[in-house]
Amino acid sequence: MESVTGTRERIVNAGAELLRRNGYTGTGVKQIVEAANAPFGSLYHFFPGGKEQLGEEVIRTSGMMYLALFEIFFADEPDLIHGIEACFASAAETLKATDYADACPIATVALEVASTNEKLRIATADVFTAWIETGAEKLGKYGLGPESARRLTIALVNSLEGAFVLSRSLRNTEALDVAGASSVAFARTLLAS
Amino acid sequence: MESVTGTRERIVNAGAELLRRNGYTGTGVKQIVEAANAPFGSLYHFFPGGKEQLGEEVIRTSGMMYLALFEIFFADEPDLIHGIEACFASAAETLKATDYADACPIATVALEVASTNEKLRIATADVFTAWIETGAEKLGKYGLGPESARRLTIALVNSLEGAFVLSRSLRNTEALDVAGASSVAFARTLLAS
DNA sequence: GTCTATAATTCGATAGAC
DNA sequence: GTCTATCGAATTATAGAC
Repeated sequence: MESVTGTRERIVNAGAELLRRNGYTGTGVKQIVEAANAPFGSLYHFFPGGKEQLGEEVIRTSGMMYLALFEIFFADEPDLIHGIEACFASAAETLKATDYADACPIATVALEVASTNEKLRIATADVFTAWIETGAEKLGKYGLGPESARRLTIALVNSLEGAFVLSRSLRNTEALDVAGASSVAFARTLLAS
Repeated sequence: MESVTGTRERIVNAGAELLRRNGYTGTGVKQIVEAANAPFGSLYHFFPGGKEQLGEEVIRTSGMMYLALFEIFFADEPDLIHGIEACFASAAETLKATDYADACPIATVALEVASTNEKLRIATADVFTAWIETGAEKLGKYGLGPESARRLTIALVNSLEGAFVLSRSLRNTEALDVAGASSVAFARTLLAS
């Protein structure tokens, strides 16, 4: 009932924002504690494993927060197509509102560590696995078989992640608009099969 | 007619491979010249602009090489659907053959620099623009209108880039398989409209 | 063009007083 | 738990001999 934001929490939050925008190797630990308004020593007090331990926690927590966002969109949505369209429209809005900075919280790090840091690679894999499994469970409510629901979920993540790459680079939301349309087309195909 | 690989070319090639796998901030210039078997001084002889200039050249050249790969798949392919399926199947094969290292040559860098380095961000944007415009021109031959051809091309890149993120992280090709299927579904939808 | 030495800075991480 | 000082190794980049 006190301390709205502890030092440890501020470090994780600042780390999440910096890793999302600048990547893992592109972000320094000193940069993180400064942004968190935390003393440097606190970083190694709360994270004895150093940058890697902080990185892993950032990946897992922000990955789960992003999943919660997805679940909200489909919580009370009776129509699958509307839910998909709302997801991509919301992603486009957020991206534009943050000057094309806030896309996927872990994609940049995921690509950076895929071939270089096995512990962090596994953290990103666990997040993506949770997205796919939880998403498939939710989308299974719309009259799709288990395998179709899983494949549709993967297709949604594919299109979203890829559109984030194009949209951030090109600084426009055309790719996200197309991603919504192509995802809807795949959903209709699966619903009709 | 001589010198199969000059020093400058070896530096660019080594830089391309390292940037693709480890990213821009994750790759050191010493690491590049060492991999290229080049003297350190040669780097700043051929690239007075240092790491950034080399990075820009790597982005542009490997981006164009990847585009050439795409063009080969559709050069003598009479069927659009077959061409799409071949693209994703080939990407999956390459990825698996390289232990999930060789995916998109510029995606990691594109995400890293999108919010941090405007010159390199523009280089990635130029590459993606070339992909979209050239792709749209090629796919326009299959009975699609200009706008549909452009949107299908963007959808293909979306799905491919996103599936690369998932496949490299999860170390399997399921996402690439789904990406092929969802892209085919979108192509059929556009062909039928 | 090649090569070496080194400058100048930043990196992640640690020690130890408080 | 906070804070500072600092270490050693890395980073990019430059100078200058050959």
